[in-house]
Amino acid sequence: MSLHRLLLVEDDADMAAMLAAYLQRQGFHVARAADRAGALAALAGARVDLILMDVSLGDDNGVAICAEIRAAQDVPIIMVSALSADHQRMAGYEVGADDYIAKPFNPDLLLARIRAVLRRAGRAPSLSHRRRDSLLTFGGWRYDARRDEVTAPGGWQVSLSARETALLRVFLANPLIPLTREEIAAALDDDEAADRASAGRAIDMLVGRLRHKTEAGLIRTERGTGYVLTTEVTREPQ
Amino acid sequence: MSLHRLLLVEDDADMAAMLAAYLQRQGFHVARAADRAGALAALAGARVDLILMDVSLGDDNGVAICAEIRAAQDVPIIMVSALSADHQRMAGYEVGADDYIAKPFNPDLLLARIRAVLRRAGRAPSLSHRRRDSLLTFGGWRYDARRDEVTAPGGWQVSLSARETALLRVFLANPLIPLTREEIAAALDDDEAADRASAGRAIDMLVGRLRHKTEAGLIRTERGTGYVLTTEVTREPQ
DNA sequence: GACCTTGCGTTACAGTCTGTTACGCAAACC
DNA sequence: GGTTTGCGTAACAGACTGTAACGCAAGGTC
Repeated sequence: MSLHRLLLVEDDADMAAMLAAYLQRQGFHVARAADRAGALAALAGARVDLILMDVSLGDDNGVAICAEIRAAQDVPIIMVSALSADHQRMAGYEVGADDYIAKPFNPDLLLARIRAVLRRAGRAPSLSHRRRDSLLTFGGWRYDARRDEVTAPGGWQVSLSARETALLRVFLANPLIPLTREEIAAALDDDEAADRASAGRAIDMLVGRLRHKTEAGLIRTERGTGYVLTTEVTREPQ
Repeated sequence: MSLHRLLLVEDDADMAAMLAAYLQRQGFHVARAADRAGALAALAGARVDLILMDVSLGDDNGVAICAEIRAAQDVPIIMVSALSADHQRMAGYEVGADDYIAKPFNPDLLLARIRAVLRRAGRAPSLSHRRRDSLLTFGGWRYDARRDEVTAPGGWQVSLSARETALLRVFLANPLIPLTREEIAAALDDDEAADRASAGRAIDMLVGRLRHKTEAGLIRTERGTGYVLTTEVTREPQ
C-alpha cells in the first residue's frame, strides 16, 4: 500500500509544522493549507486520502469548509478543535466529519483515529451508511449512531447494551410501523434464526428492557402482532 | 441478492424524477409510469417487487388502479397522497395497499416503509455491505462473513464470540501488517475508547483467546509493538 | 357482568461473555 | 548471570442475555 496523503488545514503555523513533522515521521505524506483557498487548491491538485481540519481558521470557518468539501467530494475529514465544548462537537458532526478530536490531543490517539478513519474509508460501504443516519431524533430523544449514545429529552444520557442498541436501531429504521417479533429477530440477527428466536420470548424481554430504560410511551404493544415505535424519526434538526 | 425493483406511478414529472433519483441512489431499480396504462405495461414487462403509487393521477384514480392491480397480481403497493386526511388513508387501506404515506414525506420514513413492506412481503431485505467480502481464506482457514462462521483447515467449525469475531475481522482487514493495541482497540470499538482500552490489557486477553481457539501460528506477537496476522488473505472464488 | 382464554409484563435465575488483576515465564538489556 | 520489561495465562467479577415461571390485563363467550 502506498503512503496515505493527508491534508492538514491549520492556520497556526507552529502547530501545523509540528503536526506535519510528526505525521511524516509516522509514514504519511502531508500537505498543508492555512485557509479555505489553500485547502481547495490542494484538493484540486492531488489525491487526498484524509483531511485534518482545524475548526477555527482565522477568518474562515472550518465547519463551513468541511461541509463545502463534503458536498463536492468524498474525502474523509477529521475535525480538530481547540474547544471541547459540546456544541462545537455537534457542529462538527452535522457537517459530516468522520471523527473529531479536541486539542490538546494525545498524538498516539490522533494517529489511531487517522488510521481508523482511513481503514473505514477503505471499506466504503459502512462509512456512508453510518454517516447518513448518524443523528436521529424521536419524540424528544436523540440517538447518535456514531457513538451509540442515547440522550433523553432532559439531556440525560442513557446507556444501552449492544443488543438494546441494535433493537433501538431497528425501531428507528421503521418508525410508526408495527413490527412482528419475527421481523425484529430477523433484523437483529441480520440473518435467519428468526424461527428459533420467535419460539422463545427473547424479543419480549429485549423490548421490555429497552422500554424500561427509555421509560416513556415510545414503544407500544400491538397486541397479537408485535411492537411499534410511536414517534416519527427525523434527522437532527438542530 | 439482486436489487429490488420498484415501480413508481406518478404523474408529476418533477416529483417522479426526484423520487426516482433518490431511490436509485438508495439501491433500488426504479421503473416509472405516469398513468394506468403505463403502470399495467410496466407490470406486464418485468418483475416488480413493490409499487409506489400516487393517489391522484390526473384523470386516473390511483385507488381504483391499486384495486385493479391487487385483483390481478400479488404485488405490494404503497400509496402516496398529497392529502393527509384520514379518510383518504383508510381508502388506501381498504383497497389493498400495504402502506400509506402522505406528501410531503420524510425520505427516510419512505425508505423505512419501503423496506418494511418488502420485508413483510417475504423478500429478503437487509444490508448488502456484508456480501462484499463474504468468504475469506487465510492460511487454510476460512471465514464466512455472512454467517460469522470460522472453519479450520481440517473442516472443523470454530465458534467465536462476538468480540473475537470482530477482532478476527480486524486482522483479516490488515493481513501481514503489525497492528498496535491502540489501532486494534480503535477498530474494534469503531471509535474512541482507544485511550481507555490501551491502558488495560483487554486486547491482550482478546488476542490470547482468539489465538487459543485457532491454535496455530496465525497471530504472532510483535514484541513492543502489537500483533500481526501471519498469513495472506484471499477472497474465496465462492 | 362473570368467567375463561390468551398474550404480555415482570421477576428470578443461569450460562456466557469480557475486562481486570495477579502471577510467572521469556525475551531483551546491562 | 542478574535485572528489567513485556507478554501469556489463570482466576475472578461484573455485565449481558436468553429461559422459565408467575401473575395481570385485554378480549372473547355466555
